[in-house]
Amino acid sequence: MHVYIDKITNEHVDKEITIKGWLYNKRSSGKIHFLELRDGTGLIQAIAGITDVGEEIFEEIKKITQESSVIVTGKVSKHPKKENFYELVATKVELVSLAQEYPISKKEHGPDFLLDNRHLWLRSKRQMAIMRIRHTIVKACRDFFDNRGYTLFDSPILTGNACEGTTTLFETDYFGQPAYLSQSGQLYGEAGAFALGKIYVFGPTFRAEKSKTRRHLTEFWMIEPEVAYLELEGIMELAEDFLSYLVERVLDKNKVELEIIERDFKKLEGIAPPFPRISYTEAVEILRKEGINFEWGGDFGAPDETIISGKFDKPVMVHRFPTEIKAFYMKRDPKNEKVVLGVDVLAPEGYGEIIGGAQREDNLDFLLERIEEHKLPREIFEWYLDLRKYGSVPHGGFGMGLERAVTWICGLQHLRETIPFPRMLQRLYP
RNA sequence: UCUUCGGUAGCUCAGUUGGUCAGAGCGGGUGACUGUUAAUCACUAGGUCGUAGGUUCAAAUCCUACCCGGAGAGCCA
Repeated sequence: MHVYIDKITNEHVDKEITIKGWLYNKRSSGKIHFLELRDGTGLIQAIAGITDVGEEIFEEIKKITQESSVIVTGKVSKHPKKENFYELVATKVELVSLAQEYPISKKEHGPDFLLDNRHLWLRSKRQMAIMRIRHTIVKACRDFFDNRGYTLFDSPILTGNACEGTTTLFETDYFGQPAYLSQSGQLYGEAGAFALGKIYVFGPTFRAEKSKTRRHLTEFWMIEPEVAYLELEGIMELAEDFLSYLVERVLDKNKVELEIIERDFKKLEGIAPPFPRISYTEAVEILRKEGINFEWGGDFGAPDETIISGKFDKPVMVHRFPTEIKAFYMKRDPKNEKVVLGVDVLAPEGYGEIIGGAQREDNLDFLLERIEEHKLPREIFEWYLDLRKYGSVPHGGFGMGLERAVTWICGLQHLRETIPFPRMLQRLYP
């Protein structure tokens, strides 16, 4: 009977089962082989003693290389040394395909080599754990919004306009006219919110910035809720509820994986609303108290963000940024024209910005003014301006970089480990 | 684009003031071992020292240029 490793329970003890998978590692000791098997759901050690399998099979096992695909049948027993661990006393070992010399050894490798072999690196314990946590987070993102009555609203990936006009986009040819890969689904999301009330966009986004840091990918996934009649306070409440929910779900589903990647999950256990809220101006004061000569009006660099977020053990929400440094669509604060009703959420432990959000400019004339200030071509925004002509309402939302959230929750050093095949400045392979 | 660090065996790296400096561990191969957990032990095969010039009696080592990569800045999620 074929059983997946993670489904083995006490009920299987002393019963014969079959595992279909790959040889993860092998240790031999004269007349006994220890075969560490993986099948995608977990790892189990099979024992093949010469007296159990016979001399012929025993000799065959000697030849099986790391990552060869195998089907192993045997009787389930409890591990003699470890509690809650099962073993398989093998009776039959069938070789499906003998693997050639496997490039990834048990010792350490450099990042470049591992990324060249990403298609194989994904088979390692650590990478499998990260992929499972990523999956939990993606599922939690969807569940969070689905449970609150949001509608999934897919924005186009090919667009004719450079959305925010700030970042560099990937250009492609669209039947003779230039088209760009989407850098954000937000503007389309606003149209969705005016139709469906509460929506979220969840898809890949593309940025052709020549960013060579461990916080950047050229292709990454972003989840962007957009809500009609939601103002800045509500956006911040939504963001803190959302992030708390993601953390809670990972703590609930992935304790084993967090242990594999050696995440100190005590640092995650306190993540719950309310999150601290500080204004941009207050953040500048924090920097100045630290002796940094920071002028009001500038944007925070990564080291600045680390200092600010270091003051809190929860994500901190920095709101009301200077108008000049933020995108054209952000609504100016009616009480202070110099700032916009935007918010950045900075993750703890120096992980930086994981969410950027704002209340949107809902007044047609003000929006036109801002488009002019930013020297953006009005024509391509006509449809967007229509939203302000036909029943405009206060509204807003935010975008969360999925990989940045995974990086923070997993406590990783590199964003590139959080996506199956990372796309970076120097990496399009594999 | 700028700053900075690096490129030596399949992989991770060591290599001192230029002179037995072509090395180790892992992985591969051969052998030993019935409770191993990156198993261990013995033996063994692997290299145009990123590329091209230059200095020198002598270059992995010093100089110049170039190529490739990492980290960071800017920009952002």
